Amino acid sequence: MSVTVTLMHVAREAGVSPSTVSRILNGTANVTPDKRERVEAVIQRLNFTPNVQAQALANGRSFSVGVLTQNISSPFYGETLAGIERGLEGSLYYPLVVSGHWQAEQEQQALDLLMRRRVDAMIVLGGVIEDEALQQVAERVPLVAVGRNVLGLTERCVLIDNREGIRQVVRHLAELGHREVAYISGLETQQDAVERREGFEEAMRELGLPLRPTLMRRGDYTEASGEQEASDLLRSGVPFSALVCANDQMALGARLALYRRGMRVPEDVSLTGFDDLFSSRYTTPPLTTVHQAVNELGQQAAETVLSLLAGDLPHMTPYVPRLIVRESTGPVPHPLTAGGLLMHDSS
Amino acid sequence: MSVTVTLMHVAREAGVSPSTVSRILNGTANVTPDKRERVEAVIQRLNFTPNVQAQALANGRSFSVGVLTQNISSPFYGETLAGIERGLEGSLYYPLVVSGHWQAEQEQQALDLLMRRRVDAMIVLGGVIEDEALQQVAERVPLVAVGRNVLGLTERCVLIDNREGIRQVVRHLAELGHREVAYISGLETQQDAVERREGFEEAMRELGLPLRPTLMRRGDYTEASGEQEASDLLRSGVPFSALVCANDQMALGARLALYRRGMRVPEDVSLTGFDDLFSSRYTTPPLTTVHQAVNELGQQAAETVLSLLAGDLPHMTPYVPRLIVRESTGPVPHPLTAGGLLMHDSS
DNA sequence: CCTGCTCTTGACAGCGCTTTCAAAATCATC
DNA sequence: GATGATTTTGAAAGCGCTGTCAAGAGCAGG
Repeated sequence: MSVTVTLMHVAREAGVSPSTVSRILNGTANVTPDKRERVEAVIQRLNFTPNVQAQALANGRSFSVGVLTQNISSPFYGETLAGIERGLEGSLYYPLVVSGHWQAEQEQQALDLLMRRRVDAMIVLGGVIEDEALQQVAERVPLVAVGRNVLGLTERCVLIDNREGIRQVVRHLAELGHREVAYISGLETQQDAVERREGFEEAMRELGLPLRPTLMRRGDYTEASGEQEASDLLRSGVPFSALVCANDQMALGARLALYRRGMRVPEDVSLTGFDDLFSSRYTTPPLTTVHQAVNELGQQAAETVLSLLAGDLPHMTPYVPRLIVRESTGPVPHPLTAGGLLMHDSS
Repeated sequence: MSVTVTLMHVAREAGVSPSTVSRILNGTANVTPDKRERVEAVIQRLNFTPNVQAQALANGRSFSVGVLTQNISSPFYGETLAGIERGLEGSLYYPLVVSGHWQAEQEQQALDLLMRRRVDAMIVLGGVIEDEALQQVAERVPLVAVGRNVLGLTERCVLIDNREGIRQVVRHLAELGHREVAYISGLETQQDAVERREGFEEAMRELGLPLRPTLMRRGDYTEASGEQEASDLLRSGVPFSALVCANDQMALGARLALYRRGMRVPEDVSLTGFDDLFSSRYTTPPLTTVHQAVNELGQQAAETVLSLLAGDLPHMTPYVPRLIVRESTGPVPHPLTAGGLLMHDSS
């Protein structure tokens, strides 16, 4: 394609030295107004844009921050990325994002890729890669982790109190009179999935509700697994009046399973999620869930990284999730007759 | 942070010249096995990773392709991005993505940003920026547009036959006996929104169905607008038995409006979308929609870009969307009594 | 008009890598 | 073992920019 115009061309054309052009570009030093105008005119005319690679090489900073995400198309990570994008806006920094797909090997490759590109900082969203690999990265550039605790870097982790979030859900259900509540867990290779499940168990115990192994299911955070587990649950015939899902996506899947069995939400069973994805406002009925402000978390991470880059030592305020009661939860259907709340035919 | 190790360090440590190390890194030329081993050992030991910026500068290619998207957190663009990511996988290229948020100015800034980073190619997803700006970019690097036609670059556009997609929807509804069908259009500053609406109008005429202005609504592709327009529609009292939405997100919003009014889908009204977002499989009931293979479109765009970069002139197969019938559409409720299908109280 | 000061400017080295060119080493052949 | 062909190797230039340094220009004061 056409020849790219360099700072050199601009300098020649304007009759000044490259240094002068550089100075004008970066505002590094004073330049007499007439030269400045001359140069700026030439820049306009030639449509010159500085080569970021060369700038990076020359001054040792790439003005980019690496983002290791897991699945760019998941609504959860999508919103976080949008938050990061927003947090970086206005700064000179630009996010480079790579997906790890929850696979340690791919995550490692992603980190390598980003280090090769000499990102000035790194933001890590979840992931299953060992802490050690992240510590290694953190030795070279400032690192902030979101939704995951990294040993030795705890003060650089934007954490969510998953236990507290689930506890609020259980408390809400208990207040509505639910006792038999089922749970679909997330992929337990992920820290947060474990925390949420444990939080659920703790809360149930605290509130004196029965914790039945047959009502504890294990999904993988996807809609499909939510549907699968919910439908297994239904088929098992064990009665329950509320179903707590470890995230909104699984709740969505579970909702479909309930629909297929003709169960109404919340009249027959109450359903809850976790994350408060944007679209959870629009499910039928709108989903009761735990708000995570995913977007803000991303933004906070970006801002933290920026101040880290500016040399500050920012302090992270831990994020407290909050229950959003919508319309997928309601009072227990039948006034607690001994022996079972819901009877499912075995068809 | 710690000093970064350069190719120079490796060379010195291994007792060879920088050229040799470079040759080993890139497989550019033969190197005697013992030297190769020596160097590779040092690379391992020093944990050396080549600086991509420097490489880019030296050989004039950055091995990155720019992606101008609109809203990174929208499920639609998220899936497209995942497709692009996948299409680029295995190649040496890496996507740099920036969001334009459907604002010409921001899109221009995004393009500038990417050109500064000297991307080797560009993928444009939709957008409202003038064709001229894209033509200008296309003069410098190979460019592929998805879901948008760019004057003078049509052969580089991955297009979707929006008219045909909507026509299939209308035909499907007609076969089910629907006559009074309402339509919620997308943001008509976007090409595809116009095409879909026109396609709807054409199809209705072709099939001899009445085209009532009062049943034509104008949304903006968001869930909120879908809810708003559907609820206005309902409140207006004009009877209709089917509601066609220009995309899935608005259908989701409309679904909620129907739910609020106690209207069942599809028993009382049939509902359709467009895009076949992943989550549309999980709405209640699962949504009848037009499949766009957003993911594959992204992948195809990426592959096209790669062959363009390899110097080929790939030929683009235009994409034909296809109707996916799920459970949100059904036969007309009442057997067509004169004067109105549905009566809405004015409350 | 000269001295001493400050402000503006250009030459040049260098960022980390690739690649060309020619020298050095290796190999095959007579 | 000498010759030429071939392969391996290192020196050096250059990619496009920044930043240092010292020279040049501009100015105030004497």
